[in-house]
Amino acid sequence: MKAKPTSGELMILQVLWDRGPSTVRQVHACLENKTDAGYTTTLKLMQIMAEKGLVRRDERERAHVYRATLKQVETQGRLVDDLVERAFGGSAAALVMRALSTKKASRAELAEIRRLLDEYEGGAQ
Amino acid sequence: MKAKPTSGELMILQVLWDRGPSTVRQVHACLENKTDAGYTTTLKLMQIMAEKGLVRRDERERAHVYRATLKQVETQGRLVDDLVERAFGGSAAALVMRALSTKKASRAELAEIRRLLDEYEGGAQ
DNA sequence: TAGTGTCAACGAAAACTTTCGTAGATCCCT
DNA sequence: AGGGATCTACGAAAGTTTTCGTTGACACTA
Repeated sequence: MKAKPTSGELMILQVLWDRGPSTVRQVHACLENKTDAGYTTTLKLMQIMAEKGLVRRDERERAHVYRATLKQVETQGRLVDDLVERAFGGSAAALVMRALSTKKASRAELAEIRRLLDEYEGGAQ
Repeated sequence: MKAKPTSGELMILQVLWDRGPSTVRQVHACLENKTDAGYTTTLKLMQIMAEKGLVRRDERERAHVYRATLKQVETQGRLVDDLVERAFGGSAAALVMRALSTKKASRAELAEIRRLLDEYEGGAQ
């Protein structure tokens, strides 16, 4: 299954992950401050996403209810894998180092990252 | 300036970063095992990249010599920033954690990541 | 019941990406 | 000089993504 949402699709998925199952109207309302695309644009995009399998929809009500097929974590994982392949020669560590050196993380986040490192220290070569 | 190369453009940039300034012929030769696109496809792509400013070219020789406008590190940084924004709600740490939990890094890489963490520990909140 | 608003569906257009055939210029070899 | 190889330029086509106008169905309400 297609696992790499486009930019527009990802915006919609974010809303579905945040709010849970939603109608087109609801999704579009959430996006209104981020984009000036019209209602039918959002609708069409969501219809295409349903065809692709990125979302599923419940058609029992007149206003169909959409929900994301994959969890946010899974989609994020695939996007990261894709970027690692395309831009970091397959090295996830290279991406991590780039991300760390570019942006700042909070102390709590740094601690969480350390914890993860500890966890994986044993298994790595 | 446009800073987000497409998939095809990124393949070409990889070659330019690896080899340094190169002709279309050289780039295409390097890509032959990764894609079955013809020579003119690579040429056209590189011409478009020149229009966009992703590469610059030296036209003094008959075979124009192309070089990447941005360093690999800069482009990687922008791609990471973009993904962080689009898929991780702006949290680079979230991306790092996702990357670490998905893929395995070597012991040396983990050590390098720890070193970076130490470095940033002081500055973070 | 007539009018108003909301909805999905459809199709088309615009923008962008990827592909390649063809043409014309230049170079090298004989 | 002639012939073959190589190069850029040009334009067209196909695929994908994003956009939105219009239509017809349905629902609510005055």
